[in-house]
Amino acid sequence: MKSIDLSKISKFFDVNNRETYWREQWNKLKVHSRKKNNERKDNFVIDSPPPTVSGSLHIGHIFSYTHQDLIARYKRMRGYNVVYPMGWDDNGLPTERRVQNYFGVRAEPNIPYIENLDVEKEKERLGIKKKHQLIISRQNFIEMCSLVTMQDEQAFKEVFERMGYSIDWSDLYTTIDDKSRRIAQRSFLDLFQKKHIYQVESPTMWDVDYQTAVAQAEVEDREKAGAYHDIEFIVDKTDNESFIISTTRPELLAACVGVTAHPDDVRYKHLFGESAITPAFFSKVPIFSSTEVDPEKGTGILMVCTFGDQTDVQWWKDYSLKLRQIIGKNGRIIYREFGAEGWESKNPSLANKNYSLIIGKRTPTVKKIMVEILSDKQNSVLGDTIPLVKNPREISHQVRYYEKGDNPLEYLTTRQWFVRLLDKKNDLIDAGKSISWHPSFMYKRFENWTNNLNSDWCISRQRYFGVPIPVWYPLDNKNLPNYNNPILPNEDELPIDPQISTPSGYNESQRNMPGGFIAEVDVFDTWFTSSLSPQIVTKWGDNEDETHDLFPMDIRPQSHEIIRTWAFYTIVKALLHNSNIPWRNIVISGWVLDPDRKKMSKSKGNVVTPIESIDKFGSDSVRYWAASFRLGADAANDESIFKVGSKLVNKIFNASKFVLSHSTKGEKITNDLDKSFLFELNKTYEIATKAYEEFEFSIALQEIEKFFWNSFTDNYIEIVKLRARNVNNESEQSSAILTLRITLNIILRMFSPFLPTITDEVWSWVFAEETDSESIHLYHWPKSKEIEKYTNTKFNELFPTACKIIGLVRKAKSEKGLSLNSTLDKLTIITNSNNRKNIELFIEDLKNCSGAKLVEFQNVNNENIEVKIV
RNA sequence: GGGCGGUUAGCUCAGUUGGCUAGAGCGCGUCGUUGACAUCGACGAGGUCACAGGUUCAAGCCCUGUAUCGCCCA
Repeated sequence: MKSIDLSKISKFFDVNNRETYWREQWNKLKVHSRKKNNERKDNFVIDSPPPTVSGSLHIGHIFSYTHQDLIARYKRMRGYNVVYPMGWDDNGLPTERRVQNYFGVRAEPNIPYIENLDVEKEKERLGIKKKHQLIISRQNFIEMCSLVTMQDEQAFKEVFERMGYSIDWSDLYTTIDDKSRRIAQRSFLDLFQKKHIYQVESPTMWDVDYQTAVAQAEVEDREKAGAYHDIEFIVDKTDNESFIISTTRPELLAACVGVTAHPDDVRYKHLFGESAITPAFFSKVPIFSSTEVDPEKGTGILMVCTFGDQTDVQWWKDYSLKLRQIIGKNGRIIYREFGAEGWESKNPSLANKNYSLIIGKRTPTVKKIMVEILSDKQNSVLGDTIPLVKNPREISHQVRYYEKGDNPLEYLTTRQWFVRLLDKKNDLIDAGKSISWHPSFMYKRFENWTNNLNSDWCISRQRYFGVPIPVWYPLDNKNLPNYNNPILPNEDELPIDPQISTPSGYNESQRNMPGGFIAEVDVFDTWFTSSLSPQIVTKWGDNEDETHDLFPMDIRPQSHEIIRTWAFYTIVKALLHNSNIPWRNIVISGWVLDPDRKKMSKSKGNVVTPIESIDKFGSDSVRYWAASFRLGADAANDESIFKVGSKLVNKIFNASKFVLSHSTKGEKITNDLDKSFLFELNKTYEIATKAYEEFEFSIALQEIEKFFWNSFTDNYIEIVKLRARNVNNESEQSSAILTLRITLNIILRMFSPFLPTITDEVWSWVFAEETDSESIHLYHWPKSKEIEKYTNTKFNELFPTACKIIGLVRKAKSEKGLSLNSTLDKLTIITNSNNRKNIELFIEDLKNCSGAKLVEFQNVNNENIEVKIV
C-alpha cells in the first residue's frame, strides 16, 4: 500500500499553480470529452446557455454556470456519457452596437459586398473622414461582428476553463455560424410548410431608435412621469354639445380616429352612435361604447388614435376605424395632408397649418407644441373656447419600452413575419407541465406568461447582424413585390443570404428588375435562433443529425428572467418541430445581488467580475460559494463565503496528508467503532446522493461538509490517531488505517464535483495508482456496497456515543482551563450498564483521545451519559 | 390590480412529509499549538422563527388575514 512522505508535501496548497496544472491534465486525459453514437439512455445532455459575448462575464454568470457543471460532473461519475456543449451568442443588437463604434461602420441593405474589406483604406478611397461611418453590406458587417466577438469568446473560454467547467469544447457553436444559420433557416422553412408562419402588414410594436419591430417578450414597462391633458371635443350635432377627453398623448390628436366610453356610463350613453369633431384638426370621428374603458380613469371618455397603445390597436381592428398613422419609423411626425382622402377635415387649411408645426418633430416636442396649439381658442371646433380646458395634470404611469431601448415604443403599421402562437396556448402549457421545473414554483412564471400572451411572435427584425430571413419576392411588371407569394430556397442550399444568393429559376441579373425578384432584407429575432439551441447541438436535419441520440435533452439550466423568452421559445420550437418537449428538466438559478441586495447590472455599475475572486481564493472556493445556494434562490456576492470555501480546501489538503501518510498491510476492518463510523459515512453518502439526484446540490454539499469536518476530522481522526500509529497491535492499527483511507477516498469523490482541483490533487497522491484511474473525474461515484460491506448494524450507535463522551471531556477540560491534550488521572463515566457495555468496546480509543490513564464507571439507572474528570 | 417568492442569531443562510431543549458558518468572548491543519482546535454567549388569529396532543413548518422586501405580469 502506497503512502506519502509528509516532509515532501508543501505546508499550504498552492491553488493557482495547481489549477493550471490540472486544467492541462484534464485536457490531456480528455476528461470532458463525450462519445458519439451512444444510446439515448446512456447520455446525459445539457442544453447549456450560450452567453452573449458582447462585454464581459460577471460573477452572476459564474454562479449559474457552476450549478450546471456540478450536475455535469456528478452525472459523469454516475456513468453517463455527458454531453455538455457550449455556445456563444454573438447574434444581435449588443454586438451590432459594439461593431459600429469599434470600426466606425454601419450596415445598410442593398450595398454590395466587398471582399477583404479594409475599412480605413476604403474610407480614405471614398474621402470619408475617419470618425464618420462607412456604409457597408450586411455580409461585411457580419464578418466584422465575428471578428470582434472572437476576442470576447476567447476571454470567456479562459474564465470557463479557469473555473474548471467540464465543457466539451468540440461541440462549440456560435449563434451566427453556418450551422446555426442553416438550422434557423431550416426552422423557418419547416414552420412555413407547417403553416405556423405568416406575414402581414399590421400595427406592430416598434422601437424608434433601433428602428425595428420587437416582440412582446422584449417589452418592459417602466414607471414614467406623464400628464393628463383634458381636451374639449364637440359632438357633431346641431346643438353643439361638447365633452372632455383626458389623454396622456396629446401629440396623437392628429391621429385620432374615434372616441369611446363605457357602455354603462350615463354621462356619455346618449352619444354612442354619434360623431365627434376633434379640435385643431377638425376630423369627424365615431363615438362608440367599449367595456374596455374604465369610467374611473380621467374623464371616463377617451380618444382612440392609430396608435397610442395595444387597446387602440384592438379598437381599430374591432370597429374598422380609419388608419391615420402620423409617427414615422424614426419616431418623427411624418408629412400628411388634411383634406385628402382618409384625412377629411371640416377646416383643412387650419388643420394643415396646425399640422405643419409638428411635422418632423419627435413626440416630446410635439407634446409641447400641441399644448400651445390647444391653448389657442381659434383652434377649438367652434372657435370660441380654449380646447385645452385646464393645465396638464402630472401623473406617474407605466410606459412600454423595448428592453434595450431609451424611448417609448410606438405601434407602427409595417409588414412583418409572425409565428402563430395564440392558437397554441393550451399545447404550450401542457408541454410546460410535462417538464420538471427546479424549483417547481418557477413553472408558474411560464404558465402566467403563456396565458397572458396577447400577440403572435413577431420574428422579423429590421437589423443587420442576424440570420437573414431566407425568402425572395417576385416583382411584377411595375416592379412591385408580390408579398403573398414568397420564393423559398431549397433546404440543401441553406444557409443563404437572399441579398447575395439567387433564387432558383432566376438569374442574378433579374434582381430588383421588373418581372424579376427582390430579396427580403429583414433578419430573424435573435430568439428565433437561440430557441433552437437543442436543435443546433443535435444538428437537426443535417447529415450527422444526432436528434435520435440526444433529444429530448435532460436539463436546461438558466436564470429566471429569461423564462418568458429563452425557455418559452425553446418549448415553442420543440413543440412545432419535434412534437415534443425540448428537455425533461429545467434548472433555474437565482441572481447574484450586490451587498445592497440590488441585482447586478451594467447600467447600475455594480457588476463584479469573477477573475479577482478566482485569483484571491481559487476556483474551488468560488465554486463552493455558488454551490452553497439552492436553485432559484438569489445569492449575495459575499466574500466571507469564498473564504469558507478556501478553508475547506485547506482542511481537505491537511486531513489528506495525515490519512495518506499511514499505510498498512492488513485488509480487514475489525474494530466495531470503525464499523460504526463507516455506518455514519454511509448515511451521509445516501443523503448526498439523493440530494444530487434531485439537483439539490447545496444540500449534498452541506451534508458532505458536515460529515467531513465534524465527524471525520474533529472526531474520528482524533479518536483513532494513536491507534493508527500503534504498531504493537497490527489488526487494530490496520482497521483504523483502512477506515481512514476508505473514508477519505469516498469523501474526495463526493466532494469532487464541487472542488475538482483539490480533490484531484489529493487523488493523485495515492488513489490514482490504486484505482488505476489517473483522474478522480474519470472514476465513478461511490456505490453503497463499497461502504456497506464493512458496516455492522449491531453497533451503529458506538460512534455517536464516542463523540458524545469526547465532547463532554473537552467541555470539562475547557471549564477547568486545561489544555485539550492534557492527561487525566481518572475519567469517570456515569451511565447505565447497557451504555457501559458499548463504551467498553472502544475504551482504549477513549483513553487515547481523552488522555485518561484510568477510566471508571459509575452505574446509574439512566440513559444519559455524564463524565467527571480528575 | 393579478401571480410568485422571501421575512429564522449581529451578518449570510439551513431547517426535506408537523415531533425531544430551533441549527451551521462568519463575527463576538474565554481558553488551547513541538507531529495533518493557527487558513487549526475546544468551550461559551447570542433567537417572542415578521405580526395577529386558527387547526392539532404538538406549529418555524399547515390554514386565514396583515405588514414588509423582491420578482414576474397587466
